[in-house]
Formats: sequence, C-alpha cells, structure tokens
Amino acid sequence: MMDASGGIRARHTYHHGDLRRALLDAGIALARDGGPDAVVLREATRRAGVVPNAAYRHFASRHALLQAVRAAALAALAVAMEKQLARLRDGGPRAGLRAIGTAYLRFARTEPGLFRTAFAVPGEAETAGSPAMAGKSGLNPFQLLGVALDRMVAAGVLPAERRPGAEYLAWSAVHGLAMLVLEGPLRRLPRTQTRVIEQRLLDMVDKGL
Amino acid sequence: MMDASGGIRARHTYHHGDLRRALLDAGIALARDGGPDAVVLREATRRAGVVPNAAYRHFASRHALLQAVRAAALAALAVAMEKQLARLRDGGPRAGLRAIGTAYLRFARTEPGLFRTAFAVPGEAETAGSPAMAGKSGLNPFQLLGVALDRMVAAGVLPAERRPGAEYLAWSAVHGLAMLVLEGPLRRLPRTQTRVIEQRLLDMVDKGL
DNA sequence: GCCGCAATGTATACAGCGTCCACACAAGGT
DNA sequence: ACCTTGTGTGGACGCTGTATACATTGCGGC
Repeated sequence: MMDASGGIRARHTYHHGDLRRALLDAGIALARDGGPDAVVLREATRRAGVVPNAAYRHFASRHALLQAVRAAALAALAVAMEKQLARLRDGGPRAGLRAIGTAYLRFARTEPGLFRTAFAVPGEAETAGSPAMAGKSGLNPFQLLGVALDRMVAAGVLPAERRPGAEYLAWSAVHGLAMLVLEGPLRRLPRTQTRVIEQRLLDMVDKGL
Repeated sequence: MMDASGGIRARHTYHHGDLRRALLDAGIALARDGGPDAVVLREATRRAGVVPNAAYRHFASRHALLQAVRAAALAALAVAMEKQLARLRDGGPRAGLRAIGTAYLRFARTEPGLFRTAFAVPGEAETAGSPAMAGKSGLNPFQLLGVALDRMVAAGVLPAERRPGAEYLAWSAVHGLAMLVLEGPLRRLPRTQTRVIEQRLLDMVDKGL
C-alpha cells in the first residue's frame, strides 16, 4: 500500500479485481518491446501494483505466463491475417495465399517482439485448437494458411496431390525469411530491399509449391 | 583449491593454462544440450574449475562468451556442409545446392542445441568474414551457399538475373523448415515424414528459385 | 445478519544468476 | 632483485524465480 511512486496506479482495495488480465497485459507489453526474455514475472507484478507471489495465484510459473503471452501473440497474428484477407476483393485463390504470407511478414516487421515471442518459444501446438491463439474467425494462423491452400485446390490452381503438407512448405519459407530479416544476416538491409526479397520469396512459393 | 568433488579436474597451479579455451569448450557443451539459454557463465567457470569472476579476464560478459560459442556453432555447421559437399561425386551443380540444404537440415536435427545457439541469438554477421565461424575452406555457411549458387549460374542451370539475393530465398526456406521441425508445429512429426517434407522443400527451392 | 470457507494478495526467505571492486598470486623484462 | 602486468580469488550487490506461511477479503449457508 505504499506507492504513488511506481506510477502505475495505486490500489486501494485488497483484491485487484482482474489480476490475471493485468498480468497478461503487462506480459504482452513486455514481450512487445523486448521479446520473450523480457517477459519477467516480477516486472509484470510490479506493473500490476502487486507483490511478486500474487502472480502464482493465476499462473503456475513464469513459463505459464509466457505461454499465455505467446497465445495472445498468435491471436494477434491471426487477426492481422484476417484483416489482410478481408481487404481482398477477390483476386483469385492465389491472392489468398499471398495475403497470408504478406500479413505474416508484415507482422514480423511491425511487431518483432510479439513475433519472436510467438515462435522463439517451444510451446505446444499451432495445431491444437485453443481459441486463445485464434483470431475472430476462430482459426489460428496455421489453420488460416490451411484454408487458403484448400481454396487453391478447390479452384484448381494447386494439384490435389500436392496439397498434403503444403502448409509446411509455405510456412517454412515465409517463417525463415521473417527470422532472417528480424535477427539474421538480413537485419540491416534497407527496407525497400527487404520488400523486394519478400516478393520474390512469395513468388518462389507460388511457383515451387 | 578445494574440489575433488566437482569431478572436473582439480587444478594445482594458480594459473589455469588456457582458461579461455576451457570456458569456450564448456560453453559449447552447455549450448549443445540446452541451447543458448543454457550457456551460463557461472556454470562454465565451475566446469573449468575456476571462480566465476575469472571468466571476465577472457570475456567481457556472458554475452561475449555466448557470441564465441555461436561462432563455434557456425563453424561446426560449415564443416558439416563441407563434408556433405565432399561426398559428392559430381552429380551436377544442382547437387551442390542440395548438399548444402541437406547438411543444414541434418545439422539442425542432430545438433539442435548448437543450431539454436547459432541462429536464435541476434549477433552480427554471417556476412562478416570472421574465421572463427568458418569451416576448413575458410568460408562460413552463408558463403558456402553463395558458392553453390555461383556454380549453378556458371553451369547455366540458374539464370544470372535471378542470382542476386538467391541465397536469401534458399536460406529462408531451409532455415524456416529447420525451425518448424525443431521447435515448431512439426516437432513431433515422425522422422520418416520429416524427411519427406525436407525433400519436397528442397524440390520447391530448386523449382522456384 | 452472522459465520466459516475458499480465493486471493502479502511477508519473508532462499538459491542462482551476472557483474563490480579490492586483493593475491605468478611470470617476465629491467 | 624489483616492479609491472596479466590472471585467478573473495566478497558483495541487486536482480531473478519460487516455496512456505500468513493476512485479508468475498461469498454461500444458516
């Protein structure tokens, strides 16, 4: 009950109200600028105006909090993908795949901390259908990619025999590039040039799938 | 001067002899099973039979040690690539690129800790020509890939106008898949199936480049 | 309207980490 | 023989995650 110094908001009630949410939000903020390693339990509790151990009433460990943040990051990515898809005034089924890839790469660029948190942590299951990591459609990023590929098969632009496992190939290429741009050798490439490479990569996927 | 308990080797001289090397080796061992986060300064000094602060005579910080380990991991990858290339009884220039990709993916599978250390850490420069991260040929993994692509151009199987930036596309695809298999959604896929996907991915690169 | 219980937040404590500072020892050129 | 320079030691600090015991609160049953 000290404070007025922390600057976050002094609490007057003994109970916080929605500490779980507050911790999660703090965790997301930490991940946003600083990546997964910056998600520090004590700092999250500090921001929530609460003693460190209070966190353990809502998360079994720091790792559990990190997983929750990770799920939120995946959900944010899913939303970004859905937005990019919604922009599409039917440019054909290939456009769907391209929109997914574009959204993925943009997300990596604009939210590097969240992106790294989403993927630089072991964590279960893009496959598993937890709604915590899904967008408005209820689909997570991985599933959205699957749908785009299914549409391509339905439209006849992707041979059905090449469909199984295709998400892994597409995902690999895009994910790999995102990593290289984010913290690999392409880190200090001028933005215009990264855009060119991004386009060429999407071309490669289109052609090579 | 206690010990006989640590099990590493009690030192009788005040000076260690080659502490830098010992710390680096310990760091590599830690990275090998545990990845970058397992590279812990105090543990490395413990294994070297020395007090924690002794490390600071040879590395400015934990991060500096980690970078040295990272360089060693890249060198190991370069060596693996060179070996795979040496096996080649001229199967044409495409075979060179494929060998690079194969070695990369195998390294990720067989040395996941080192692989993650090599790439999950920001760090400068696959580009920069430090010999610490190169193989016997003096070339680092990235440069080896470049050479393979150059050969393809020389042999006429890759149009010269597609050469610039091609290493980024190839690298992205392979690196992305390695990540997915290592700590992504493909983690628990049976090994035989990952092999199939690996082959298809290399096909995609071949075709789409 | 009171009571007791379960949920939630607090206090205190411990070990492990990276790192700083002052000191001890060893080796080598003068 | 000395003294400088490099290298390893000892002790300390603040940070982290987490365990264990305690305090406060809100809620359901009487």
